[in-house]
Amino acid sequence: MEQLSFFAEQGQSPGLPAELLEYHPGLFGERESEFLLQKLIRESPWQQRVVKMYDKEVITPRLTAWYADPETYDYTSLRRSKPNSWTLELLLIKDKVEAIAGLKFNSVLLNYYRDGNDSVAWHSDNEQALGTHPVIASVSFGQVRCFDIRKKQDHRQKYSIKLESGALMIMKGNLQADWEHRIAKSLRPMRPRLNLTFRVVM
DNA sequence: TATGTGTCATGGAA
DNA sequence: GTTCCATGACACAT
Repeated sequence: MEQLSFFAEQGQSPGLPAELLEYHPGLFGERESEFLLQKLIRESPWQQRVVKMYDKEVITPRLTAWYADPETYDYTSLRRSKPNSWTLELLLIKDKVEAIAGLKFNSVLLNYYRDGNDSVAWHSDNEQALGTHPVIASVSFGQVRCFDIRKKQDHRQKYSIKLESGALMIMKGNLQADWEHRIAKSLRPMRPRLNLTFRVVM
């Protein structure tokens, strides 16, 4: 598969520590992925968050929706509004992801990248409520986008992973502590992409 | 963590 | 072979 050049042989990139990232393409089939993409886009309670950057207020270039178990989260530390209740589709996806990841998640953040102009800038998932070395499972539906990672201490250490529709990526180890990641904007025409990041929130 | 701007490297076109 | 310009990668300021 052409998009797997990064993980050409064993499903892992040369040079990228395997203990930071797992990539599982095809967890969901093409049809199923397309169906879930459309349904989730249509039925999720999307929000577009506003962040303060210095003296300006800027709207984030993507839409989000946040779901979690009702009791087990601390949403104030995640600076999010009260989470939504799990839907049937999300629970089915969660089950499948948990079977591969080998642990149970209690929340999911959906990110909706409407086109190539939607993005996330370099950051780490550093929230206190996630712990220092969280395992975060990321499911992609729709448009293939590049997931870039770079080492905080040395930006020359940099990798790019093409996330396919239906693929599962698991971030773990020191990835959040020592690395940053992003989804860059693209001038190429881009269809919608949906990203589901399953987390364990204390 | 968003965006605009300036600098520099690259590569194809002229 | 040389020049020009579009594109993209960064760094940095805000």
